[in-house]
Amino acid sequence: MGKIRTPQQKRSEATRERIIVAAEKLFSKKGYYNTNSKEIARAANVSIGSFYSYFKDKKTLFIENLIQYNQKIFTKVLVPHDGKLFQGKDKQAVVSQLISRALKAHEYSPEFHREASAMRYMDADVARVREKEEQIILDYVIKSLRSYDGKLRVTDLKAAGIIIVNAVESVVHKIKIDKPTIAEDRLIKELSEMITRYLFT
Amino acid sequence: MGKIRTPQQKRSEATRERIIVAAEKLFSKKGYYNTNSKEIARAANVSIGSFYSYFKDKKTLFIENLIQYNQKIFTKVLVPHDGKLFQGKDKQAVVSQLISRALKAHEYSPEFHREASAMRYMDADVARVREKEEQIILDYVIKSLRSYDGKLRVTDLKAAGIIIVNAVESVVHKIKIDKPTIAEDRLIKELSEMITRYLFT
DNA sequence: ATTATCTATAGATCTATAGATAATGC
DNA sequence: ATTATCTATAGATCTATAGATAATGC
Repeated sequence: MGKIRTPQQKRSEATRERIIVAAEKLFSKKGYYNTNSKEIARAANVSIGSFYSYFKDKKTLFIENLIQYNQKIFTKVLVPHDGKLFQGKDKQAVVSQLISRALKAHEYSPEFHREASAMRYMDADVARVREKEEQIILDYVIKSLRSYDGKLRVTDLKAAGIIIVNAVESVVHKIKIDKPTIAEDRLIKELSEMITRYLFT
Repeated sequence: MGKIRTPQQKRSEATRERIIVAAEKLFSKKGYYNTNSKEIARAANVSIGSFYSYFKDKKTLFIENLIQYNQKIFTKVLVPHDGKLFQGKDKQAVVSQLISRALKAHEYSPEFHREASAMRYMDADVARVREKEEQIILDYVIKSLRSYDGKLRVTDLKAAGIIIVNAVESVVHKIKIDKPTIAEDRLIKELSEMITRYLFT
């Protein structure tokens, strides 16, 4: 019977990677449910037999895609800024940095982001991966809020963190994925005013 | 060839309706992609042949489900309140009514709402239906904002409308669909403070 | 006579494996 | 010898229709 194999040789590692890359492309372009294993294998220049020797099924592969995607976003959005979500103490700067980080996160691969947004509601395992990721972001935001202690108007920092992360996420999502007809900067301006007035005295 | 039929007799109308009801239940419970036409027919106590004489395919049926769902929400959330989104002139009342309407909309069928949230990212036709619905809500909100003219702190009402509708939607969504561990009233309290501080002087 | 429903099924599609063949590196 | 890859295919599942049978109501 066909157990899942872990690559031992270099070419094998490359094959597995090709499958992952091809899958992410197809999932982004055609959607998870409109993509099948055969198609992924072909796009990766790999036989269907090889596909199933590295991945139990399509879902396992998607989850791996999502985890890798999250890691890349994390690296791209946090690491270049010293591992900090905000820098400086100016209250305007904090809010604008929070928003620009979110915009940056969406720019990496809006199509995969869109598909992941859908999958999170369609599969409990995907939901869990996403939840974990969101918790990490939330912890960063709450920790950052604490450093503004005296200047804050809000007191329930945990609830406040959730509210602002959600507000930012949803507006950035709208801009990058729904592509509304209204100009991006008008939305960003209002979003940042809403958050500033809410958080600070 | 099998053209789609429009019911002429009463029993036929009932059959078509049974299919719609069965489909909504299955889509809500198992998800769109994990439900097939055979299953829907069986749950509706109808043969597969009848299914295809009333619906071109599964997607057409889902779209019909979604349109009916939107209408029900609309009836349930707006009609009982005189067709107005807000009543009274108190600024606190406006915000709390906006939020309670959104909560009510999600309570009708959180499971179908969840599935529709996913489908909106997976299918362009579903996205269009949803967009239209959102535009209607947005127009209501913007119109309502105008009636508070002198008291408003915001000036770009269109952008402001989008921002607050999004903020409310996303937090209510989180509460009703993601079911976070934090208490609902803490989130509602912060959400309503954020919007109040943003909108009013 | 018209409308509605059902049965039976062709054919498309997709998953997942067994077993054969080929490449790698000790 | 071990690891990797490929071919071929069984069998599950799903869509969509043709054509037969049944119910309705003029």
